[in-house]
Amino acid sequence: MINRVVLVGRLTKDPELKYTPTGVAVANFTLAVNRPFSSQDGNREADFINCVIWRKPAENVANFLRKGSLAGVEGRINTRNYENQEGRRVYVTEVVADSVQFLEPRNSGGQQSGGSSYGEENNYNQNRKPNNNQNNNRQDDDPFAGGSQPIDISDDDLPF
Amino acid sequence: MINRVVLVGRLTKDPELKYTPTGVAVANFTLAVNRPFSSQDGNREADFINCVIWRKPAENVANFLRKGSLAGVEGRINTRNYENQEGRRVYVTEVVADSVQFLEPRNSGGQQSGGSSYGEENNYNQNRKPNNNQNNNRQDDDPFAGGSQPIDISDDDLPF
Amino acid sequence: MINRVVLVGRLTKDPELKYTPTGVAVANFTLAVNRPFSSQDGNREADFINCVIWRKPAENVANFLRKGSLAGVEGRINTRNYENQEGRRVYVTEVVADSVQFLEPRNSGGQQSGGSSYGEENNYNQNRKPNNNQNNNRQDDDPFAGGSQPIDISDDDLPF
Amino acid sequence: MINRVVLVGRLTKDPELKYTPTGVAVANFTLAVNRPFSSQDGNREADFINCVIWRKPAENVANFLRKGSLAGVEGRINTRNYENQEGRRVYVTEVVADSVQFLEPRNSGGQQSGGSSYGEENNYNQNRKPNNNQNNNRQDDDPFAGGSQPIDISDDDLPF
DNA sequence: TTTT
DNA sequence: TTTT
Repeated sequence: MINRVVLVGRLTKDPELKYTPTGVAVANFTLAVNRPFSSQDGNREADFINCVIWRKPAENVANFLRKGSLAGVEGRINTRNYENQEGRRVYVTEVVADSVQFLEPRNSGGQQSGGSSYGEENNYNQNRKPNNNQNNNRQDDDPFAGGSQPIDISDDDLPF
Repeated sequence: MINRVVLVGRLTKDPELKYTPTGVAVANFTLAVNRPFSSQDGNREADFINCVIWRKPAENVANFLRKGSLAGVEGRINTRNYENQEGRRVYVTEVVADSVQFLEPRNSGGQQSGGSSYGEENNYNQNRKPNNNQNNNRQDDDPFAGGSQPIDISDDDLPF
Repeated sequence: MINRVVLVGRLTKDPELKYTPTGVAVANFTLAVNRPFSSQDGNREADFINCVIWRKPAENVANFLRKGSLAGVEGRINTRNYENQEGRRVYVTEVVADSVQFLEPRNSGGQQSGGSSYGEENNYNQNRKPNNNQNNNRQDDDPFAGGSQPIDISDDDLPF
Repeated sequence: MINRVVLVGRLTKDPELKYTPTGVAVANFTLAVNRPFSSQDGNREADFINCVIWRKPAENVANFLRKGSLAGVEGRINTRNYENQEGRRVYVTEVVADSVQFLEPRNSGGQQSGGSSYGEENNYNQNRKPNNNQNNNRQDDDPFAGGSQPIDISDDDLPF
């Protein structure tokens, strides 16, 4: 039983960070991955793949990725289903990421034109927990501090 | 832009083989991939991943895999959407396989109890094209002929 | 920075289990992965890929895999180099496995004809530590106990 | 039998492009992939993974990648061996790429300081064939023409 | 023989 | 130094 996914693509929107009632961080984002071939009508298309990441790396994703950011994802395909408000069963297929790689140099990536993506009217970190982590894990507070290489925001620590 | 998936799991049902109006074979099947961890209520769960494969390998899948067969899949995640009969947009995420590996020795795999899966009342190959292929491609007519190793039913030939 | 490998193949020999001076288990094995195409002289060939796995899963590999066993590996490519006895630098490329999947039903896999592979004259577990694990990890003592599905012998616990 | 590799890293040197006696292009390059963890002595290390790519994409690699370029690779692990001049058998493990992704915006990637990497005194394309391709394949002559997304320089065409 |  |  093997279930392994590797993706490189761009975020279609700023990631959404939430916390479970017990305080576990979870971030959702969608990766647009351009197809390497054209459709019969001749234009290039993309797959839009929903991704989820938990715990500390979720906070890193929310802090360092924006709409348009180029990112790499390693994870597995997760399927689940639930009953919606009309009593209909909805089937969901998404990628649960183990780690996310930020593949752009700082101040370079994505659509941040006008800087609006970083504006305080932004809602991507609405219910953010105060960032009082003592940082004894693999990630730096500022993953850009260490040089100009892409950043590994993976994290296997259990912060809760 | 990278989009790569590798799965090993078991078919939840016999594969479904169809042909497009222009005669292109396409097979659909769902792979159950057991998760390597248990849910909070303590039982092992699985992901049920819809897969599609086209052309000659689709016919091989229909011929050599059954409900319960252990199979390996290499492919990419494909997303698409369509409007259903109620006018609602339905979003689909599935794996488009480049190749499928049959990971069981002949006469060993899956649920073939009573042999019913191979019975002629079976509908898995209902609208089969006559198998008049001259077979100058990488797959043997009988992939089991060559020994007892797992069978590669991948195919990059363009039969149409 | 992404480095991900997925392999399914057969062990060319019984795995070799060793322990570091500090008592950490490490198993080495080679996976023969048949190529999906033939060479110009018409015969099928294989890649022989050296794999390493650490800690508890190393012991599981030594216990449950044999020459000829069909196994799945997830891991990363590791490169290292050392100076050999003639003072020459030797470059090594191998796969460090995060997890290994046993893809054969019990009593079915590999070449165990004559049962010799399990005999006490075997040397695959020569310097085995006594198996006094209290087993509070994800793997059962008997991974076959749970049914007939392939076994996940991955392990993220830190046993030391 | 599955053998799948996905890498994202930086070229340690300009790629080397050669042609076989029958005129088939082949490029070699090494990818440095930084490890997501530190060694016991506290510094970050990398794996240096030798890669090979054939035919048209080999020419694209030679044209668009340089020392320091960030690239994604999909492929398989290949093992081979040969006898060296001292009559000793040498074992080689490398990645044969199906496709390579250029992950940097134009005029941004790698070490091209002084533009010297593109200078005509460069030797990375010494025995280049004249680039008289009629280009009816998936790649544009100028992969940068189509916008600012990463470039897929994969190619399954058989140019010979 | 290594990249940022 | 290779598996089925």
